[in-house]
Amino acid sequence: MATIRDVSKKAGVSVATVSRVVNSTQWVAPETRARVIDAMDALGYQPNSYAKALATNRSDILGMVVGDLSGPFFGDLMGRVELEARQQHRHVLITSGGLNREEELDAVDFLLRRQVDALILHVDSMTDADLHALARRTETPIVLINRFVPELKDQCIHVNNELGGRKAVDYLLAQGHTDIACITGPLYKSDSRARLHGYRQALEGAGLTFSESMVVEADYMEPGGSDAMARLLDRGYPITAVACGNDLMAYGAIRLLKDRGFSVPGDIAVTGYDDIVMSGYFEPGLTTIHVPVGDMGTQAAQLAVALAEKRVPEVQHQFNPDLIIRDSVQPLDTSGHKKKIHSL
Amino acid sequence: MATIRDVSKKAGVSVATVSRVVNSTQWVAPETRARVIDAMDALGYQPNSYAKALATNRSDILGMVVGDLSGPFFGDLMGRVELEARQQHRHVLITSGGLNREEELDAVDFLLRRQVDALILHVDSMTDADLHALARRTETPIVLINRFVPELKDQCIHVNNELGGRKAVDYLLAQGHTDIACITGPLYKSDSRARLHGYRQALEGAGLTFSESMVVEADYMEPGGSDAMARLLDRGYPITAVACGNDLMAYGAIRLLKDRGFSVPGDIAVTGYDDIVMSGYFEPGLTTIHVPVGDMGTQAAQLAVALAEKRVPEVQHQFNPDLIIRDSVQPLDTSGHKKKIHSL
DNA sequence: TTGTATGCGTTATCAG
DNA sequence: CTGATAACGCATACAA
Repeated sequence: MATIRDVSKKAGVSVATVSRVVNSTQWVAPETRARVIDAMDALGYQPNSYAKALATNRSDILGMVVGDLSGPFFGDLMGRVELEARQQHRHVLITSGGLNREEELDAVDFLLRRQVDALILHVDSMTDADLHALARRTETPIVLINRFVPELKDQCIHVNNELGGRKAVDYLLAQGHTDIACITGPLYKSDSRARLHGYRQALEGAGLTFSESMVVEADYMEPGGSDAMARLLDRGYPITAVACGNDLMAYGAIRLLKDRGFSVPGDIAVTGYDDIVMSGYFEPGLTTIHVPVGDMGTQAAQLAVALAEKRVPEVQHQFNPDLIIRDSVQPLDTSGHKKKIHSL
Repeated sequence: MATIRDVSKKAGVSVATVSRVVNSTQWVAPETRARVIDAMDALGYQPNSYAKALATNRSDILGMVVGDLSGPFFGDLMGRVELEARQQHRHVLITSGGLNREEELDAVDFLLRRQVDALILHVDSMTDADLHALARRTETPIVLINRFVPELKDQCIHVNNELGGRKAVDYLLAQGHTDIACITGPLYKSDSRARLHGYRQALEGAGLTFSESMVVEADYMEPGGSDAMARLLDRGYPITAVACGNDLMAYGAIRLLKDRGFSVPGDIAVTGYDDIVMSGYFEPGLTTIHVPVGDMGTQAAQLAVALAEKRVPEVQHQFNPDLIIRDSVQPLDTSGHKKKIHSL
């Protein structure tokens, strides 16, 4: 490996001059510059990234931790983060946090020890307090994806979950449904609460009363969605539609509904949330809320490098989700021959 | 940030001693060792990774390039690569290659300039010659996933695609089908050719004759699968089953079949290849060939660090795919009232 | 068992 | 516009 010194000798200049032409950080006379460039590609010179990092105290590496790499939409997220990073001549070091708080904390430490220039976090289990503590413990800039922590609001790239919840239920209402149940994610998570709140707002906005008996809490997983749906049915209240906190739970709910002999959307309409790829292939095509994860990834990467360079960032912090209409919702059939679901 | 020098002063020893206890590379007297450790966590000492990398000429970073981060099964792959890397105290720097050769080459260069300890490549478009040239151009160890290049065979983690193709068709044969068509991926790719070869072997193994007129080449994409299916039908030969080169093309084929009024698997059986997550949700559930991408990721990571440490690696190079039976194949109905498909 | 001194390849500060 | 040289923080050969 040729070093900067080799180049300087070959070009008959000092290492400082070589450094200057490499980084174009100062003016260099055209002819010496040319000599240096010739020497560089004669030797196939590549600057040593370790030495550079040591001298400048920055590595051009962004650290990223995500809850679960093999999950359904992290691909989109990371793909876009990486793309943006590359365009800004940065690299991304990836770590999967696993599911629990300890693993997420470990992942963060792992990256911090590595002295990344900035941290992009997509974490579920770390608490707001953890995040807050982390932010004041380290100098490293931190960007939070899909999360809103008030004290760190300038570092958050998040989505309006309340609006998303509302959009789904508004659509159900527009189709004539009024007996609308809700399957939420774990309510200790703020996004679950926000989506539920959107559900309630939509209901009340339509002059209906919100009732605890129509909502059940689950775990964002498919079997959990089935269980929740079963509990809902067993309560015996009439239901013509169910708004689910994410797509996976919607799959579970639909599966159980089919098992019990209901048709979806014929007897009961179901909506999801997230619009993961599978939802377009699911039968029936799932009507759901699309979250622009890709765009959020791009913004997160931009914010991260801006922060790393101590620039004032110009980024979009909040994104709006969109309703994706497919086949799992039908206008309410008011002709009267509707199956009375609580009689099963 | 406390440096090794700060620690040495506080503990009243030399920097060399501190280095020795940090890396446990030599014996240190228990009491001095204790003093050093106390000093370390009194100061919250963290070794500087850049300096360490510069001095040792290794970064403990594995570089990885994948064709498309947001694709369906890269999540599983990367998740496992990252997990294994972390367990071996390595990090992974990820780059997505995009779809064409130039981007893949760029991605590799990007990582090479970074001086990663090893490279894990999951690339489609780079040619065998590119890979071969790359291997002799750089000192950096290279591991190839899902690819077999004879000259680099000890660095390949691949799957037996011929066997996979054979398993799918053997199953179709066992269900009584004999008029079996095949939709392949681009035949310039060796895995497409291998799967096709498996198809042919199975046919001939059953005493049937292979015919060009029953195979059509497509592009591994869903619309391509539809087009290919249409071409196949338009040729007018009788067909009761179709073996597709991947799941996406199977989706496309099934969609077209449904559009033309056929039932799957009632009229025509379809198999896929890859077993991406969606296939379990697809309607009908897709019978397909499962490729153990996760396990391959683990092996690739192990191989990469072994190579980086100049150890003789003990890894499994070839993996066998498995048949996953779901609902898109039915035993051939020989009762005679079968729809004559070429009459449409 | 421990300490000293040098090198790793750059950047950046100061002179010239 | 260019050159000399001191950091940067750690590992390691060589001494003690």
